[in-house]
Amino acid sequence: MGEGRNVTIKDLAAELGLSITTISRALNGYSDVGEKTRKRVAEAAQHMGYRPNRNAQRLVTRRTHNIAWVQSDNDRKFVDPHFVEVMAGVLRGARAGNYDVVLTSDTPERELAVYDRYVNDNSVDGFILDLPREGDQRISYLLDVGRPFVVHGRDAREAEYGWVDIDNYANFYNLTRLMVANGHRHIAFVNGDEHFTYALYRRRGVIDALIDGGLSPANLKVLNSLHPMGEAGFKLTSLALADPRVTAILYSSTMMAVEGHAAIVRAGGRRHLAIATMDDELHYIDLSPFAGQFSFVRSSLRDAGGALISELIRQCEEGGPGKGHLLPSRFHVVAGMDASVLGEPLPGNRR
Amino acid sequence: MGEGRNVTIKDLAAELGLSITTISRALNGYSDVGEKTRKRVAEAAQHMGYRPNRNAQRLVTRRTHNIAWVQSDNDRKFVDPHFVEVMAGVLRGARAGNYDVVLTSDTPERELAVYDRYVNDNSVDGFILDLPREGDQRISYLLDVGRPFVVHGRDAREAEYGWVDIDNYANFYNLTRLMVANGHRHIAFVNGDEHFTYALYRRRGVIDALIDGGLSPANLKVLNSLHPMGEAGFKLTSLALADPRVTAILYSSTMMAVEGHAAIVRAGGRRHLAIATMDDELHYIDLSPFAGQFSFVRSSLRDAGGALISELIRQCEEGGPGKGHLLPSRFHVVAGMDASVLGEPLPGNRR
DNA sequence: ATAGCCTACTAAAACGTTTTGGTAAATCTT
DNA sequence: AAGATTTACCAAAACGTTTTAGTAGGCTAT
Repeated sequence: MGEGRNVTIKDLAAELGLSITTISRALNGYSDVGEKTRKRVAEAAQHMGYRPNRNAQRLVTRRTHNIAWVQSDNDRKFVDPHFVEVMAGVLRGARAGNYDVVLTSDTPERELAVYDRYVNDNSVDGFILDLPREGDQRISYLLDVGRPFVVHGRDAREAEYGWVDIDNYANFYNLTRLMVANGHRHIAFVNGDEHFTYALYRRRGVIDALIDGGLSPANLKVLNSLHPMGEAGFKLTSLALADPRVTAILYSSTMMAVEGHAAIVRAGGRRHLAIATMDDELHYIDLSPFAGQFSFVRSSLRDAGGALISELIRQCEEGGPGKGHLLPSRFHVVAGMDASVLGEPLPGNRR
Repeated sequence: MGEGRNVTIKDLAAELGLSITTISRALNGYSDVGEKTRKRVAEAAQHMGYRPNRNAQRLVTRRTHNIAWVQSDNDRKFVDPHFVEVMAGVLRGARAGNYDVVLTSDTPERELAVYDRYVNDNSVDGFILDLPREGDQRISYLLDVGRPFVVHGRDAREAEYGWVDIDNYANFYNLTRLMVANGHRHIAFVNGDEHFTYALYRRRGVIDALIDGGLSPANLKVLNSLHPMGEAGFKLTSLALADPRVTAILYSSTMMAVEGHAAIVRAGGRRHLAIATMDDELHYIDLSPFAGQFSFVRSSLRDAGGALISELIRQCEEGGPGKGHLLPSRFHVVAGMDASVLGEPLPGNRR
């Protein structure tokens, strides 16, 4: 039962007949320690099982090597596979950079208080936020207190902080142009909750593509699901199919598309439907059964997680302002569609 | 830009003309502080925005109010909705008990080293483990170093540590007896990875029920999926259906059952199939479309998460040995089956 | 030979708490 | 009114590091 006191720097100093200063500096690679001494210290530390007390280090250095991820716990949002996928990437990067991730949830009303607590009690160096809204209060707060943070997604203030995002606007613009160019006149769009910027920007992309393609927004039927899970994909697709003119459905999430496909199969009525979706590479959703049936834009949420933690660690260690990182998306077009429209220049990063 | 030094206990002492001892003791509710003084201190702390430096507290008290959850990151395991569901319960309980959860992942080979690091650098008070194997090394290690921990699940050493579990053996014993009593002779069992005790115990329950029901283990076809996600439910069900004698399928996971149902529908061939499954109440899986079609045993993973963190906090604060907590499961039988067999006494907690 | 400069070390302060071992004054006993 | 007890406070040590501001002693350049 490892009950004995931990080995400290003092024990090492006593053992080797050196000062604790020298031990500390030897361990931390300072140049004013002799080569033989450094070796002796390293060896003694090794075989006496010395491990620095992180809390003592944190107290004096004011760096914790912890980052916080606060999830708002409104019963539905937390259990979102997209979140887990990003988290997996974050954790891997955190481990590589010798950081730990402190995960918390609280009710939406108390969420800001949690940030405030972490900011003031010195338990973390920085924050990761996801699913921003336009003018998101968490962003306002963290900009205000001037702590390192990085957002998965962005809002209109994107120049002021670090973020990682894909080009939601352009991706959905292109998917939609593709559909229009292939003759589809009535399109349904199963989107996420447009209170979140990612869904809002996607919708704008879709609308602009319709207009640029000579159609009117009235040709679009938008169906929003407030949560990416559950029966929504099935129900919203059934709703979309209720309009007999609809020949193309655009999905904001793979899960929705997969569930929607079940609705299409079950509806039976065989009109030619074009289906396109965002594919976030959820690790456990296998799209192979739909190979050749969907067009999609693919982007790895796990990579996004890695980019998030890298940017945050960079801010923590180098200081300086946050940077934005636009992650690439790969376009996959089903054989039956004409992709030549995609040769057009992207409409840039309009939102 | 909140760059100014944080308010410390010293600032409060100076402001109020008291010693830091008194401030500390006032804030921590000691009885040797006058009532008026306590009020003054509380008010000053409030409006000067005092927040204790957690790292200073941690250094001196040797309690961190952090608990660690180490996930082995083998690309597939992490992204498991079951995990997220449990985590949601844990986080809620942690917040309520004023604890933070440190989440880490590392490769299976380096997993033990991560525990060792946390044990030795004083960054956490205890650990949560999940998906134990028989003789699990993480359990051996933590028993050895004598740190608080709690396991979601258990192995043969269950008397020696704290855990939270359901009665996997009895639940699957009962589901199977129900099927046998309703005349099913050839049963397929889509189980998880039997390297994990939960799946192992479930299988034992199934086998014993077959024998007690007068059948032979040869009447059972076990199909294992090493991961609860992906296409496995579909494929394994198709495999089960390949044997024309099979009239009942038992699933170890809701997701498998739902995917399997798709396979059954697609196979078309209408033999009468009895389906029973474990339902872990995954928040985003809606079983209502299958109402009346499945029998199931229901148990809340989120509640399990709550029980895990409660038991762990209890260990950390009260000390003393870990306790086991057997969570209830609710049995739901489909109308078309005869449930009278369930009147029999449970076979207890054999494994 | 001596001023200056490296090299290799160190004592002490600091980080912000909690805890130990007090004490002086007020109140209670008798 | 003197001793005992209680109340309300405090100085200093401790937790385990890092950092600051040094200092001896050997070497180099003149």
